[in-house]
Parts: sequence; structure tokens; C-alpha cells
Amino acid sequence: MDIVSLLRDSGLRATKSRIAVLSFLEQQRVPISISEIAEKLGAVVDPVTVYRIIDAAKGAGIVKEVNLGTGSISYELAPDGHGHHHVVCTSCHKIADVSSCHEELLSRDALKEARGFASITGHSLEFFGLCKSCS
Amino acid sequence: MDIVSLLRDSGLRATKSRIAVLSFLEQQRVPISISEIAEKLGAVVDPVTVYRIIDAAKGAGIVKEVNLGTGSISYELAPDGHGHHHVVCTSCHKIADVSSCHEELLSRDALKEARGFASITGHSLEFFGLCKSCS
DNA sequence: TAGTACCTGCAAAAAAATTGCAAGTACTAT
DNA sequence: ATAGTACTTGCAATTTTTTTGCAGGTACTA
Repeated sequence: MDIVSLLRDSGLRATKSRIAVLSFLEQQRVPISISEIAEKLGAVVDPVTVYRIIDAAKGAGIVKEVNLGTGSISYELAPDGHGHHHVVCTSCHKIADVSSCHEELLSRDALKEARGFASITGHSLEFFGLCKSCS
Repeated sequence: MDIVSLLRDSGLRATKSRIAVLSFLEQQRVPISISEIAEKLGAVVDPVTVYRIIDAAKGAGIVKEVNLGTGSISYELAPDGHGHHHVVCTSCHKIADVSSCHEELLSRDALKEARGFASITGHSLEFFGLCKSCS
């Protein structure tokens, strides 16, 4: 799915700035913070606009917030709504992707326990560990 | 376990400010951001010190970063190292706790998939859904 | 192709996070 | 109990991040 269709299908206009930001996000192999995006795209998109674009895309469910334990929030493109997960090396911050997560099992159990909740629509899951070089 | 012992056992000095911040954190029923802590404890602990205390406590593994999808990182006391998880209502931001998470299963599968990793030492898991009032 | 609702950039401000340093404090070993 | 020492803190100042308002520009609709 190309970025333009992704935007339109999410009810967002396919503007030059949005295409630039989401394409950039798509090229990243790992999640990235807003200020890093703003810095890298500085020549093309105003920082203020980057904030607004990420906000809109998050609202539309096409980018996902990720907390890699670095103290700041990172973002990644999640075209299908439910992205993958990550393993982060607590020593060198290397990141690997993980896709399996037993979603149904987890959600079912969580819903059973969570008092006052009617449904579970998504989740965020990250692992921390040591990569082979650091261990 | 009282806060003083918790600090000492983690190799941190039990200072007045640290006790104040961690006790406050312990009283919260939901994770809270650094600036909220700083604001609430403003009369007692300097904001700069709050930042440094959270940083030290995070390093020592007695507070945990939590991403509740709000765009900012929250913190909670995690005396035992591995806290519980949460379900967040995407409409009203109500939060419920969840403890079951099939940790061994998840970690084993993640390690199998994560190329270049030697071990998994922890994880972060949050659920998003709708509470009964909002659904 | 014109209309309109939505987006963007700029300038400015507010808020959050970091740094350096001097004074204060917790812990250790007398 | 006490003095030494290394770690902590508060303050002031700075830097970085995030938000806001508004005028002009642009994507999409009919």
C-alpha cells in the first residue's frame, strides 16, 4: 500500500508534508522520535507541522507510539493498525523485531481480569534483553 | 517492603527527597508523569531533583516506565522489578490493572524470533480498549 | 474549475528537560 | 558518637521540546 492511499483510506488528505513524513517513517528500520523526524526533515517540513502530522496519523491509527525504554517516545508506521513488537538490548540499544505475541490469548485473559472493561482493541508489547555482543 | 529498605537494597541512599518521591509514587493508583510528580511535590522537592530521582530509580530498577498511549511517559513504583500491566480506555483514559501475561511463553517465543539476542530480561505490555461506560 | 474545508509555515510563547556548581546530607569507619 | 567522604540537592541559567494563533496556501469535492 502506498502512502497516498494509506492517508486517503484513513480519512486524511494526502499533502506533500504528510507524504514526506510518513515516507520517511516508512524508511526507518527502527522507531524514531518526533524531534529526530523534525531534525532530519527540517529542510522540507516545519517542526510544528511534524508534530501535527504525527498527531493526526496517530489519531487515524496509522502510526504507533512505542516506548523503547529510552525515556522518550518513538513512532513507527503501522499501516495495518497492529504493528509488530521489538526486543531492545538494554546495554547497546540494538533493536530486533518480533511478530508473534499470542494476541488472542493475551487479550482474552486481560479482559477477564480488567474490571469494568467491555473490550480490548489493541496492545503494546516490547521486550528488553541482551544482544549476543553485550551478553 | 518500606521505601527506605527498597532504596538501600537497590544501592541508593535513603534521602528525604527520594523517600518523598517514591512514597508519593506508591500512593498513586495509576502511573504518573514526571512533571505531574514535580508539580504535586513542588513544595517539598525541586523539579530538577525529581528528574534525577526518577532517573536513578529507573536505573536501579525500582520504578518502571509505562506508555499509556497518551504521548508522554508515565512512571510507577515496581518494587519487585516486574510490575503489572494496564488496560487503558481509549475514550476516557480510565485504567485497570492486569497481572497475567504469560511471561515465559512470550519471552521464549520472542527470543526465538529476535535475531542476535542472547536473553530476554523483561518486557512492557499495555492493553487498549473500551470501558463499559464508553462502549 | 471554483468553492470550501482543511493544512501549513511562521513567529511567539509556554512547558519540559538538562547542566554546573556550591552547599548540604547520608553513610562509613573510626 | 563523630569526622571524613562521596553522593545529593537546590538554585539559576540554558537548552530543548511542544503548543498556540493566525494568515496564506492547498487538496479534494461537486
